[in-house]
Amino acid sequence: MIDDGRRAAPRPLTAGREHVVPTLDEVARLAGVSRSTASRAINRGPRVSAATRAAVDAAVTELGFTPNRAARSLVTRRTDSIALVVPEPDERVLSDPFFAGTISGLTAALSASDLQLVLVLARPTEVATRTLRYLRNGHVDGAVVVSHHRGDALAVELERSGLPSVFIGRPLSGPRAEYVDVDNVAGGRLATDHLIRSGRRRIATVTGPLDMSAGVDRLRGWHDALADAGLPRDAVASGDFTTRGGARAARELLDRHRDLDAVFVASDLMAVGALGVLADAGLDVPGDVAVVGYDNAALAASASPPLTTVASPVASMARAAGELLVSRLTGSAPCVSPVILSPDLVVRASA
Amino acid sequence: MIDDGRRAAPRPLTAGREHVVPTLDEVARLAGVSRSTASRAINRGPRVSAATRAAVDAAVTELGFTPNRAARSLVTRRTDSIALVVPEPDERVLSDPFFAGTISGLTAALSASDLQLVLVLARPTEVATRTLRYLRNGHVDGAVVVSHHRGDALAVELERSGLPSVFIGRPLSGPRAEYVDVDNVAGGRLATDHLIRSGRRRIATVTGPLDMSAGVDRLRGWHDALADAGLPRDAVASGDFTTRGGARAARELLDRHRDLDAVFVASDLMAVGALGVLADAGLDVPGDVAVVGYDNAALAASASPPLTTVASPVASMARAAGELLVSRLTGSAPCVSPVILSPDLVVRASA
DNA sequence: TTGTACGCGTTATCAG
DNA sequence: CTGATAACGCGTACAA
Repeated sequence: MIDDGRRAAPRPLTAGREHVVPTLDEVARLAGVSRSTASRAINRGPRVSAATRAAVDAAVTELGFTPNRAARSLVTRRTDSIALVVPEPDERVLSDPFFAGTISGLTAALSASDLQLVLVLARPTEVATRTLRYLRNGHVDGAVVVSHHRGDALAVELERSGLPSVFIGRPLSGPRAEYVDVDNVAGGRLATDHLIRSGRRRIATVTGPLDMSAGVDRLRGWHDALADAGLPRDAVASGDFTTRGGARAARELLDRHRDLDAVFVASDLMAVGALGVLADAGLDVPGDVAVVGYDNAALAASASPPLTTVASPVASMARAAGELLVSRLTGSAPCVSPVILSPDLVVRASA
Repeated sequence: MIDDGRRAAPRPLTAGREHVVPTLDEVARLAGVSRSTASRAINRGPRVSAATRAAVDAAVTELGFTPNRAARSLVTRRTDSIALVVPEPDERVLSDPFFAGTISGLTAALSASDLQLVLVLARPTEVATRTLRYLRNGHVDGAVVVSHHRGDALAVELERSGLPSVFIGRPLSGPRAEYVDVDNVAGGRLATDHLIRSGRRRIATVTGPLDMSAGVDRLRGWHDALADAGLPRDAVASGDFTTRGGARAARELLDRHRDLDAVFVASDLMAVGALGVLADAGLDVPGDVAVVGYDNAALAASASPPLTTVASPVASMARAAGELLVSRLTGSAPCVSPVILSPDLVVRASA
């Protein structure tokens, strides 16, 4: 999918295409002006009379003219498109509710400017080569990166390349990267404090992947809350944001800590896995063990029991990322990075 | 003034960008050949000696050269990118499990050829104007359209424009459009037959939107199965693929048909809504009323009770759509449309 | 305010 | 098999 500079022999792609796209020359001729004047009128250039502009506008709509992006890009050295980079093509990421919100928010931010969104799903093995080359070589004007892991070269390399880019979720590598994030430490605290306030004393956690900031930050929130309350913080099992991983971690916790009365699980998908394990073990939720998830995914509400969870303003985050990038691209507003938003607790039956 | 052949960019968008992207001329010079020869070598043209090709290859890798897409596009009149068109930007569609599978499958189909995927989310009001214009004016080489409704101008207009396009899900308008689909009639039948076989006799249905083929086809499958069994087919309520809509439809059914002992709900999201209503009405699932959903979404497994549902091979469908489009674009294999795949029943506790 | 002329990086045509 | 050279459609100094 990413251009590596090798292609098959040329092929007659436009065969059968009847509709001839109008060119700027035709617009100019119809409007009775020169091509450069038409260009200026269309691009809202400064020195053009109202009458001329009107004539050009009329010609544009009559012909249904749209500037040829390739030609424009060739001279402006811009592509008018940005990449949404997802360093893992697994269905897992795509079906994550997080992803939907991201696209939705990003689209919203982009709809004002007319930037196109190019989806770049990269297999981890290719990130270092194809993906980075693609991003560096002027195919896009900027990039938004989600789901970044510590090992990924992306943050560091993008920073070096100078390509305007914004991360969704603080990257653990690439110290000067711009990013927007939700305060995951606060989120972990929110969940854990809720458990403490409802009288739980033996509170475990299932973490996310610890090579992602979302993983370490939520863990830290849990840790800090327990430390402040003077409660034990040794019941930790690590997961990977999948249902199966959550189940495995929950089993591990049950084996090692018979007495636990609550679990903070760092994602709803994992929490659902944990609920299954608890049910199998004959434990009642929330009677015996309270459970709090994270993400406020659709399945949180329909889980049994319905899952108390932490909601992140995902779409707002993506929108902020998009706006940040656009502002960097147009050099307009001096948006500052990082942008940090706040999570919310959604209380349901499970805790 | 002396022209050194390389001028500063008009707008300083690339400011701070240290890495200058290499051009074909530089590759040619380094390889000691002319630009045309280098081009041929890179594009695997027919008349080029092995030695030359090797030299060019070496130069390419040394410089990290990638063809400038804009320049190439300008002359080939191709963009090497295709659009995934989603005529409703609602988070609803994006968070639908359907969408994740679509992207994933499409990416898989495209990864062989090096086509870029451009995401085009269109507000319904803009489809007729912005979106169509964008698609028609050569910004992309082809389009894959999902979630098409009867009223949308897309199918008809794309057909007229001659832009190679493939629909995922049979469009109700645009009779000659190419598409891939899952056999939704068979799916509706599968679900309903299962209910009949397990002894249910008063089987209602909650339909999807009836301006989409998925809606009407699943309804028809339900209808046909009941007709074959000589059972009544008057308990129909229409939904819109949302949880809330499913709940509303379920209430309507309960009001009108006190005696129903089963419901085929045309999507899992709606089925979850229906489950809530049934529980509120004090009805046991599957004791009093059996429920079958559709989609095999993640929340189907975690619903209570776990939802029996119909699984569509969504990713395979998207992959087929991608391959169909690619074959059209390259003029290679004579893939035939429509491609119709088969659904599967996933039996769980709810029926 | 408008028009002229040139260059952006690549592929395609046509001689050698 | 290779190398000049002419497009491709557009934006913009510069001259008028």
